[in-house]
Amino acid sequence: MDKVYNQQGIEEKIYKTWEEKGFFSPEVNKGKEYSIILPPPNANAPLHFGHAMYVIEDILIRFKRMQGRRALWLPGADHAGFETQFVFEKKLQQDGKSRFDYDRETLYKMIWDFVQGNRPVMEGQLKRLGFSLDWSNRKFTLDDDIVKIVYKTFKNLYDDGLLYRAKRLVNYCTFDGTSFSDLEVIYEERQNPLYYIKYGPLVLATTRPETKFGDTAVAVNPKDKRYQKYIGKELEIETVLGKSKIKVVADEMVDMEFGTGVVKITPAHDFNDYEVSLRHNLPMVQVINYDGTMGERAGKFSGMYVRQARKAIVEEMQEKGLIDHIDENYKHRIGLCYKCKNPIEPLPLEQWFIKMKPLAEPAIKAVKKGAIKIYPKDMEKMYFQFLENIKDWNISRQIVWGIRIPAWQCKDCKSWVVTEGDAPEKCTNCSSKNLIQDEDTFDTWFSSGQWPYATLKTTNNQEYYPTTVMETGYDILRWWVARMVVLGLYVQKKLEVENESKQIPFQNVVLHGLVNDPLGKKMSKSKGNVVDPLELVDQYGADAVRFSLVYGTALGNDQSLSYPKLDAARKFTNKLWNMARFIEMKRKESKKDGDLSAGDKEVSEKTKALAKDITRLLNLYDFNHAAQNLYEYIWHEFADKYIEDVKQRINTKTYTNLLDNYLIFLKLLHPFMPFITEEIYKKLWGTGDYLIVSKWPYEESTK
RNA sequence: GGAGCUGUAGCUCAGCUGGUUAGAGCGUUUCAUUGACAUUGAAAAGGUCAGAGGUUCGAAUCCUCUCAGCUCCACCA
Repeated sequence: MDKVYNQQGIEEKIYKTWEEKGFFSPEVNKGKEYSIILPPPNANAPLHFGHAMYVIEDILIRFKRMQGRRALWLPGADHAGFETQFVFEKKLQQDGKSRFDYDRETLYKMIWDFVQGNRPVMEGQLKRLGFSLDWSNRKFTLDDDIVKIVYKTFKNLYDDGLLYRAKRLVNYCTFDGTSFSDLEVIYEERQNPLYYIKYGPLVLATTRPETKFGDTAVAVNPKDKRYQKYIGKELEIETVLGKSKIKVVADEMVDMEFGTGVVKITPAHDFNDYEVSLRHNLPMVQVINYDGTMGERAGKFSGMYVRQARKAIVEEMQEKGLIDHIDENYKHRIGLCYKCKNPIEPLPLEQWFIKMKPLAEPAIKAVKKGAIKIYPKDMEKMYFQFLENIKDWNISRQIVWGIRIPAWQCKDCKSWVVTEGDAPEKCTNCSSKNLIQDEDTFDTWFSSGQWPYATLKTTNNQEYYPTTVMETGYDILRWWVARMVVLGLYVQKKLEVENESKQIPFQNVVLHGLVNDPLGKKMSKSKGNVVDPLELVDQYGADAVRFSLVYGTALGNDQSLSYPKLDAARKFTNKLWNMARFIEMKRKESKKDGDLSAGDKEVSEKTKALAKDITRLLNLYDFNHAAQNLYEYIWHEFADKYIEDVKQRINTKTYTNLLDNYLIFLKLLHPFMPFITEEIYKKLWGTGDYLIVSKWPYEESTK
């Protein structure tokens, strides 16, 4: 054996061998099914550090594979709708182009090619990390057969009355030109002037004077003594566009303490106002266009962007004495686009919505009853909080990169025809052939929310459903995990699956924490503190990177990238290597006769106990302790004590004992550090067998 | 406004259902070393377990409050 273990080149060679031998196929075993579906990374970019945490899944798969289970780990990629289009548009921008320079088909094709170029990069990274994924079963969210299933679900929801199209206020980004779900809006505190403007005899406070052209009422609190006499009356008011009339309504929503206790109601541009308008039957008047400019109703201000218009209107109002005063120190939180950070404009738009309440209930129950278990258990709260307060889900996106919604509107009678993907020949209502397909695509989570059954079905692996473990970062518990449960339960029930244990998409949810930069700050491209996982793999070896990620971090807790920990892990590989070298060196002496002593028997007992312990911990998803106990035992028990002890008394029996024990923990360590353990196994035993498919050294009592 | 998380050695963190001298890695100090391994070995220093109170025979671990940092949810013009 070489004096030092140099992982460069070796790791990739070993991976290739494993792959060629077909060891990643679940069929290497005959045992009971065990399955994990890899959360499909976005196909638009190389992996980021969080993806390296999927090492947890590889540990589980390798562990179960060694236990003889038919362990399927299915890889895939997500088209990541808006995310990808956003990245691509950034690229276009750099070339001085925009998405509007291309027609739908061309743009789609361009993004498709872009994604296809990225995909092998991403997959190569997963391989470098040693992930034993079954590449023969890889899927993409835009594969035809997956899309077909997504269509079918959409159609089913529609037929079941769980899907509706409505013109409602949606979160709209006028910069990206699409609407979003509630999850995609972030809030930030901003200091903006609060204008106290005169409405006839009343004064009201607003941060958005430019929306006044869309006011259809003024509201006060029904209990407010100051304004009783105005309730129900119509006021004549002076505006920058001349005289106007406005109704006064009473609504509980109004806070008497805020401002003057009077609120203007702009149903088309404010979520609360929209709610008020429903209660009072107020009309909705849109004054802001989808491109962020003021509409015709704004008179001479039309065509201006919202911010310009606000400034111009305020100036004019001041000239006309329509502003009482301005509070310049007002702080409030405003909704921003999570991607471009520009203000979200609430706008009325016709969209497809899923009624979530009836769908969320079974999903809540599944976890409450324990059919689905969440690790760590505390995270259940986040899951319940989301589903218990859920609102209807807007699944339409005004982008081209995604699955186009299979809905056609009749131009004659305006009714909608929903299909499983094929264009309908005629309108089901009036038989007109004048049909036009919805331009929108699905929210990417609508398709990824169907990932478990869609992938297993299309790869003909249904016997693996429900999957054993869904492992992912806790940050997408709501976005993805909850929606997979919701849609999974719905679809299985639709297929009339009776057995409740077969309706759930997965049995266990395992959630890992985020990996932050060495200073504990979130890694992000804009901060420029992202670390490429492959850089570290090159530097420390995949084994060390893997080990450092699970060692010293409790499941679900965030961690900071730690170079000392990486160093420690690499030193550990070195230790293992040298232990192997020692054993190889002592082979000559192993021909001597002799007996075992108490120390030999003791170490065997301890190794056995370790095997049992590691098995137990892995079944509990306690990777941290499994890693720690292995490290402790191998280094500070076995190497420091036993090897020192046995050094002087090598004989046939003690040598065998040494070798046997070493092999046991080499196997136990294999899921964590697959490469070096495989390499040592080859060097020391050289049987032509492979550790990856060797038998796990502890037999669990069968339940 | 609601909910949650974190606060343990200089640094990064473990500490499972409360139980003998509170642990690891890195760092620091001392010693060893041509012998599997200096990517080493032996040893040492270093903690009022954020603070206060309570439950208990016994609490870092359970309860209450305070302080500090962070996150999520709802979004009041």
